[in-house]
Amino acid sequence: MPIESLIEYFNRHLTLSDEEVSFIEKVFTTRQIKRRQFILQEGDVCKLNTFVVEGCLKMYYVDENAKEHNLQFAIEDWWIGDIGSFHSGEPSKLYIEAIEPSTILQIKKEDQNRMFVEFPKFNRIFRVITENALVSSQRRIIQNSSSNAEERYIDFMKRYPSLFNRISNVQIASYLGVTPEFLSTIRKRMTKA
Amino acid sequence: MPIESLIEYFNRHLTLSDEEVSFIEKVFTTRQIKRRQFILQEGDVCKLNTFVVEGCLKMYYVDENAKEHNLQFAIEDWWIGDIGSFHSGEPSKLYIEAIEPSTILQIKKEDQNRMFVEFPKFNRIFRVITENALVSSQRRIIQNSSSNAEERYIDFMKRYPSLFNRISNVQIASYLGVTPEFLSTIRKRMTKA
DNA sequence: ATTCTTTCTTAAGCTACCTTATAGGTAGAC
DNA sequence: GTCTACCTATAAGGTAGCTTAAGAAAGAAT
Repeated sequence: MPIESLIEYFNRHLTLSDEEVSFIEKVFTTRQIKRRQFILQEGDVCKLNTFVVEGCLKMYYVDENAKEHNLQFAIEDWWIGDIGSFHSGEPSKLYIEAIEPSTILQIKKEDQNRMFVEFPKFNRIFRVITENALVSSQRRIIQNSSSNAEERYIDFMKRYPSLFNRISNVQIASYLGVTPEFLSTIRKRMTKA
Repeated sequence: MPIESLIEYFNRHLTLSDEEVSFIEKVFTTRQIKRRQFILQEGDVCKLNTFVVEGCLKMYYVDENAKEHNLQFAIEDWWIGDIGSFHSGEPSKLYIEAIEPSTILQIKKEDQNRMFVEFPKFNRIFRVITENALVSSQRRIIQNSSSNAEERYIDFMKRYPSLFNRISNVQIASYLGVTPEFLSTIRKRMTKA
């Protein structure tokens, strides 16, 4: 059962009571997502928070020249969603799309709020998850401004080996902020050196 | 009294009991910081979370070429600190330095943890603060990869007018990820157009 | 007031990365 | 199993932003 992955995930952070387990089983919905299927599109309000049980998704921005800029990937045990839109209720500027057939669990905003009120310990977990995401995001800002594309590529490889072996170079290039062509020349240079 | 700024700040988010107010008065320490004084240096562990009552500070990374990259500014009612180091206990790679004479309030990690345990409602506030910081950080990643320097400069001006009128172009350039010289040529181009 | 420091500007030459185009290889979909 | 869409590679020419250097202007310190 997909929901068991989430229970295990929470149990790694804290101990859940039976009551909490049954609450979670009640409010999270399982969905099967096909490759290339969207779970969020620009203009939609993000009303669901998503936990990945199996598969891989990407969240990205499309600029005025129709170019995609990957903001985040999510594989097993990762959370994904446009938090800004989720909280403000404003339309999102982001897309979330499966790059592999995926199994996900989703919770509605109202249920998540109920969860925080009825079981306050979840505030702590989600505060920590958000803090970790913020740390990664800040590290990426620093790196984008202080490293060149090759250094960023090498760092991505080391930091996310499981992603690196799983997704295409086109996706990695979009995450690193370079064109796929340029990533290809970087890779060529690296094999020579 | 500086602490009153913080009480007011919290009261804007929720209602504090007398007990909570006296806890806050007990665990936060007021400090006066001079221009150019550091409250965190690379290699130190960040053991304090900081609230700015008055003044302006910057948090930045120094790369291997000794160049500074501003990650964040903080003026009145903003929080600043290296959350990564604060939570992991690992040495920070960042500096936090006052760019104006400042009055700050600081809380120790142990006291903040006690605060979360004894008064769970603070988990919620800090979760929301962190979520907002994450949203800004993500927006900045997207912008850095999809806008040029002039667009980023214009956006900074619009988004943070109070900062823009207060800090030097050198600091803004370091935040935008360009050299001060190049920011100067951008500004010149803008007056012509 | 004067010196010292920092900020802002200008300009010439340089580099990292982009654009466009072309082509072969690989994998999903029916 | 074949077809089609996507992915990767390569190369030539172009541009945004960097480096270095040097001077003017504006603050800060004595």
